[in-house]
Amino acid sequence: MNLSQIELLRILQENDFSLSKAAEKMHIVQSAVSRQLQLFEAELGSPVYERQGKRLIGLTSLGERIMEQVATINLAKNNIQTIAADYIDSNQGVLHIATTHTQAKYFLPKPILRFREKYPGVRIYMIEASPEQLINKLHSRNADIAICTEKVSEDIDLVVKPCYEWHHAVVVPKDHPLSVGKITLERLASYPILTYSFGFTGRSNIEIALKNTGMELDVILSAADTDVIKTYVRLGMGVGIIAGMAYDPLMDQDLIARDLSPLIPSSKTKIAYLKNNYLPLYTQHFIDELQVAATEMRVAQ
Amino acid sequence: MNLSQIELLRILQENDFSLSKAAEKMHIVQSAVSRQLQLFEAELGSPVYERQGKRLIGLTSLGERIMEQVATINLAKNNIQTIAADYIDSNQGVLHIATTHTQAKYFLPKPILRFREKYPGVRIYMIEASPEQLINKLHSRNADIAICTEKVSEDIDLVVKPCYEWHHAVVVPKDHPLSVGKITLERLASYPILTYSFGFTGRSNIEIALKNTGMELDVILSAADTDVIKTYVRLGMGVGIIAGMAYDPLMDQDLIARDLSPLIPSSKTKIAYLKNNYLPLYTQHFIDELQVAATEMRVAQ
DNA sequence: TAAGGTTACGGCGATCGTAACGATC
DNA sequence: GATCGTTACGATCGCCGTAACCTTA
Repeated sequence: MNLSQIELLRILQENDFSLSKAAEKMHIVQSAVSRQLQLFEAELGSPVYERQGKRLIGLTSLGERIMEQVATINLAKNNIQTIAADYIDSNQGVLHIATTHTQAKYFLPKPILRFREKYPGVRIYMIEASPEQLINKLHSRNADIAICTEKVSEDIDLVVKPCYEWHHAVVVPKDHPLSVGKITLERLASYPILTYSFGFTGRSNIEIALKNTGMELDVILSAADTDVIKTYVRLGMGVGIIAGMAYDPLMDQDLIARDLSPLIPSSKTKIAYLKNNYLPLYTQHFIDELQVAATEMRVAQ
Repeated sequence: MNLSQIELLRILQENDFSLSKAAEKMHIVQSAVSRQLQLFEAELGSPVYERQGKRLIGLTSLGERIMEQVATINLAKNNIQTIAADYIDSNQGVLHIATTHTQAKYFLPKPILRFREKYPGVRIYMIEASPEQLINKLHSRNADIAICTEKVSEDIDLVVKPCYEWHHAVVVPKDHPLSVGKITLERLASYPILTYSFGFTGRSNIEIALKNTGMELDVILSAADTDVIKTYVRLGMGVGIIAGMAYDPLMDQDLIARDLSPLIPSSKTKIAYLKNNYLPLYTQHFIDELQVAATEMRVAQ
């Protein structure tokens, strides 16, 4: 048994059990991969993969049982490399941030700028995806940390830290009836609604607010992206329900935003990362920076 | 990086950082070990071991940080092998049971005999040691499971399962004054006492019973081993305080045992094993067998 | 000076790449 | 028949062992 065989199992897992794809990823020829797998299975004394003819179609029962150990080994191996690199120069490296559009545009700019000043040697990759995908990115180690509002708390393999709490707001053109007077769910429900897609940026809390009221929102447009919502609000398609911090007093002067805090439960944005994954010092500092920015935002309100 | 280098780090850890001893354990020559370590350190880019001249004297700060990952990898690697072996033939293997003398002699015989009938292909190794050493044996993987009363609950890397609860008893020769009448701590304290060593078989509970009473037991002989205690009780050296189940009605007819359950808090014997360690099916069945035997004992009382 | 560690070098074995073959959609 | 996997074979690279050398209790 050796580490490249263990690595191979991981890569096969992520590439539909295809030996040729795995070979490509490992920068060696198929035949080498084929042989390594045979050697590994021979050493264990039993096949790890279910086969249909010559093709691999899935894990055997044995394979399923060892994949957890395989993942553990790969993670620990990467941790060793990260720890060493971090030890040699904790100012150099890469940081993969997985997050949703709203966070990336309305919350992250300030902490990222500050982080960048402290760590000019760290290359930052922003990965935008749905909350569900974000968690997958963490597990597949395509992302180091995830910043988002939904889903993340359910996963026991993740460390989840609170970041900040926010409220939804309704945005309408300046002359819209909702720009004045008390806002109620009833009033809201009487207009066509534009808001986030299911599973995005606190959408679940909008559902919770409506539940047991007998009312339904007429959501005529769902988007993952606040800017798309604002665009169609500007075109007069309806009223937007967006995250409060996504209203920009300067850029959105043609729109009116009104707080929905009593009507819709507050949402909590969190920072998440893999429990057994070593984070370089700079990543830990980035998390600190996020929490500082969150505190500043709270104070500003 | 490869698995034998990771293995080497573990072996160095367990052999005073001696390259020559490590070479011996790995069945290769020193020079090979020396080179592998150099290659590993070169790959990481920084030394893992502190050196005094040429000799290794300890871990560097980097080394300390990676040893946890090293342990994780070694454990997971062994798990893969164990899982495979178990998958191929779950009736074959070895079982290292670490326990104290009292458990080995007075509790384990029945469950071990039964286990042996079901799994004639499993070789059993009994390792007798002090509770503190038992835990070390688990960590160093010299033992698969430990059965003992003391210490074990404090370690977060261990899974601890309850086994059975028992009481101390006082044993005296037939004609001894303590063989009749109500037994109190005061009466006990008036005789020279023979009992278990500190850290053994519920000794801590004897201490707890005495605490805050102002009394002290005159323990003239401590032993890890119930049989040693009985032997000196027979010679008239004093009264023995032993585990209740260590009195054998047949073999110990010349002695009188009297329950101390109200005077000394009950002791709990537990089964412990490493949290991240895969246990073969037969070991899981052995644990079941232990708990069955424990239940039977409770019923018999 | 004995024991432990490093360096140099030769040989062997492991693993890769090429290539031909076999199987499967 | 194009794609995927296996088998065979030659070449290379990595790793071990021997041995000489260096260093420290």
